[in-house]
This record gives sequence, C-alpha cells and structure tokens, in this order.
Amino acid sequence: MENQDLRQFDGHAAPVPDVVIRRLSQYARLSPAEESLLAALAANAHEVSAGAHLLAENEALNRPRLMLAGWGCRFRTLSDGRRQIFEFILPGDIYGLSHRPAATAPAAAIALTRCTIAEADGLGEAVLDAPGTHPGLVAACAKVASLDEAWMLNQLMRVGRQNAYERLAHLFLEISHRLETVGLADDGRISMPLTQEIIADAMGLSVVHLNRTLQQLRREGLIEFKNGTVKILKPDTLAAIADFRTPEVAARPTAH
Amino acid sequence: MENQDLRQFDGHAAPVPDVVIRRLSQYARLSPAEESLLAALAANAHEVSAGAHLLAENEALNRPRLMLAGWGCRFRTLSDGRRQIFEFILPGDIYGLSHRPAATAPAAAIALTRCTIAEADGLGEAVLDAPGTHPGLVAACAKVASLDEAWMLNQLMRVGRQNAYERLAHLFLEISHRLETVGLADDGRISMPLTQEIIADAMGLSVVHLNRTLQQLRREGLIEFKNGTVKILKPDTLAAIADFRTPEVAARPTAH
DNA sequence: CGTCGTCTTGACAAGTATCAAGGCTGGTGG
DNA sequence: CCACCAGCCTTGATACTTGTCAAGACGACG
Repeated sequence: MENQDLRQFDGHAAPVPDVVIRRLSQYARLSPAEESLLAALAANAHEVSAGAHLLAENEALNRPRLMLAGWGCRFRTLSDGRRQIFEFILPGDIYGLSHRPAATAPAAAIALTRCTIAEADGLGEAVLDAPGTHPGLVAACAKVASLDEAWMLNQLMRVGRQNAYERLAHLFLEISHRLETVGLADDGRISMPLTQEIIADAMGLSVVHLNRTLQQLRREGLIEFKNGTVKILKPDTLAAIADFRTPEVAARPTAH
Repeated sequence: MENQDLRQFDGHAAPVPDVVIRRLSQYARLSPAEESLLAALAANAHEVSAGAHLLAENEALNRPRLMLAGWGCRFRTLSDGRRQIFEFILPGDIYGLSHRPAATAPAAAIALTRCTIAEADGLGEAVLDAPGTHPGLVAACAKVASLDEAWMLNQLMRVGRQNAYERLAHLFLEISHRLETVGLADDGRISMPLTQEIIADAMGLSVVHLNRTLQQLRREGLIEFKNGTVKILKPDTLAAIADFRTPEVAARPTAH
C-alpha cells in the first residue's frame, strides 16, 4: 500500500520518531528523562490525511503537537477565496502551543500532505505549568517558537519587498535549511511534496507566474524541481539572489 | 517651542499617561494597585526624537517599554536598501517584551516621530517572574501580545494577497481601530504623522504608486488625508473593500 | 479508456515600479 | 524680511512585473 517512494514523497522518510529529538537537542541540552518523554510522545503518533484540519482558528494554544512527518501550513483566506499561507509546518516542528497565557490561534492550520502527528500535552504542561521540571525542553520550545517568529518575518520580507525570482530563491533556502536541521536534507536534495498552487499561495503569486519563475530558476541551473523533490544546485548563488540569512543568531546551547 | 498643532501632529495629543491604562483595562480587569503601578511607570517617561533607535535586533526581550505618544515601527532592510516595515508601534503599545524565556528581538525598532516612552521593567518582572502578583496586568499583556501577532498576520495577508487599493483601505481601518482603543480617534479622525515613504515601506509599495492609490481613495470620497491627519469617511465601504475584520475575537474581560 | 488534477505555454491585460520633473512648504541663514 | 534650500508630495511618461484567460500536455488512477 505504501512503498518506499511514496513514503519519501510524503515526507515520511527517515527515522520518523527522531526528528523532534534531533531538532530540540540543537537548541538546548536535553536530559535523558526529557529525551524519553519525547520518545514516549512520539510513540503515540497518529496519521492524518492531506487536507485534514490541524488547528482551528481561535482554538486554545495549550495543547502542543509534534509534526513528525509530512507538511502542513498556517493560512487564512479572504472572503473572495484568495488564500495566503503564512508558514509551512515541517517535520520536527511544534504547533498548537503559545507561551502566552490563554492564547488562541490567530489562524487555522491544515495538513498539506498525509502527516504523522503526536499529541504532546505532557510537553505543554511542562512548558506552561512546571518549567523547572524539564528545563531543557522548556528552553528548546522557547527557541523553536522564537525561530518560528523569525521565519515569519522573513516571509513578510519576501512577500513585501522581493520579486518572484528572489522570493523563490529565498523559500528554497529556507526549506532546505529547516529540513537540514532535522536531517531530512540529503546534500541539498529535499522532499517538497507541494503543488505549485500551494507554493504560489505561500509566496503571494499566481500559479502561472510561479510556474514561469520556477522554470527560470531551473533554466539557469540553480535548482532542480520535479516530482515533489528539490535539489539546490547553487546555494551560494541563490543566497546572493535572495539576500538570505538564517535566523539562527547565537543562542545555541552552551554545553555540548 | 511646541504649539498645540505640533503636539497633535506628533501624536502627542490627549491625556498621554492614560493611554496604557485605558488600553490594558479593556483586556483585563486591573486592580487599583495595578493601575497605580502603570501610572508610576508612565510618570517616569522620557522623550526620544524621530529616528531614534527603540530596540536593537537581537536585543533581549525582557525589558518592556510603553509607547505613550508618537509612532514607531519594527522593520528590516535588505542589503540593497529596500525596507519592509513589519508593524507600527502606536500609543498604548508595549514593546520589548516576550513571554518566551530568553527571547531576543527578531527585528529592530525605531521611532518614526518624536515619542514619549516609559521603561517598564517592573511590568516585565511581574509578567515573567511573578505572574501571581499582578494577574490583571499579566493577562492584559498576554492579550496585547496576542493582538500584535494577529495584526501581523493581517499585515502578511495584505501584502501577500491584496492590491494597493485594498491594502490601504485595510491599513487605515487597522490604524483607526487601534487608535480608537486608546481614545485617540475622534469620530474617525486620527493623527497619522507618517511620510508617504514610510507608509509605502509598510505596504510593500513604491512611493509613487502609494501616492496615486491614496489619491484614488480621496477622489472616491472614502478618506481625507492631509497634514498627517486621516479621516475615515466611509468606514463600511472601506471595510468591504479591504475585507476587514478586527482581531478582537471574544477574549474580552469577563467582569466589567 | 476516460477523467481529473496538475503542469505548461501563449496571448493579452492589469498592476506596479522607475525615471524625471515640477510644486509646495517649512526651516535656515544672510 | 527675503532668498534659498531640503524634504516631501504630485504628476506624466514609460517599462517592467505579475495576473488572467484559455488551451493543451502529461500522468495517475479508477
């Protein structure tokens, strides 16, 4: 029912339960107890199909969930149907949690592909109610949330001040960078199982123009893009085009 | 040195120290002690001139400040000089605080006009370290931060999916709405002491195109705009054009 | 084999940027 | 007091970017 290629395409590749541990341990030193808490949460994962609703607008942000595999997004729609995707939710991401008391979701989230998701209520309690018990997790979650915000500003920058060509270069570098963090980028080759319509909705472009711009990037030998897979061929050139800088300023864990 | 008109233009109008109390008490019931804490903070305000730097990129977000009068913004600049303003900081806003531990500013902030600002370290301690002591302030600050995020998504929506005409209609409604909250909108007439270049940088447009779009709005009798003052003439028409909805979903204080 | 969704292409229209110039206004200095 | 200057606003002409419409190609799937 589900061969190796399909798993790859859906982002269900590689050591699924590890992505979150791998990611969080880059932001803070996790104790063995913290790692096993994460592993226990991940062991209880479930799958949802593409299009499934991940988070409702106005839903309380006190039940974090771990995206273990697959792609989702946060978005909003104008009343005439135009859609803007605010950010992608990738494997290793946490969604459904805010550090602010009584916060609610300002936008809905849906699954763009089939996704593997773990409820992480235990993580929410640790972060919100008892920060002392799991300091590593708390610090890592804060870092994840900060990075989310930073990527969001990058998105606003792209959409507000960059043209289609620059936006796409920037997006591919962002995705590549984020997937590398969780070990899902194999030498610049990443799985990006999105339709061009989805990418267009994220970049604030029409599908037709997105398509033409993609082909320009291909023609110039900067990327490959087919079958839901992207390969970054000239990262330095792309970075120059996109004026790309990663948001990971300092703030790495002090101890190894 | 400073006549009434100039004060108006600079956003230094009206009962300056009250804006923060007026705003926060809409989001949570403040105890008398909490109100006097705010009043004490506001009493220690100082002024900075236009262009002054309010917050440095990567600065720790643990020292909240109250904007009592004047306009600021958060922004970032591409290496070739293109600037994107992410959001405006208006009277009654709080900046420099994050609810996440160890957070740093993902973007710098500057003053766009002369501003009156109060350091509010006491507020930061209450929110981050001792939430039990000032529950009303803590709740109100959380609400303020949530609204900031919601306005930011509105901004992304505007810039990503709306044309210049819709963007401007939406912006004027946002500003009007936010200033009403602090009592600085007099029947749709608001002080908006920004150059067109600044507005263009916020809306992701060129100055020339912004100017033409402004004139279209004027010509159609939807707004007046001159001398740093805007008057919303047809709020309902503007709201229909902009598909405007306020982010204040529910979450009002329970008790009056 | 037909259908559906997606990708691709062309032709054209609309939206937005750029360049350049002139006008207005408030402030400055002689 | 006046002339000048600088910053900002406005306008026109033009070019570039992006969107829309329409049609065909391709591939997955029932």
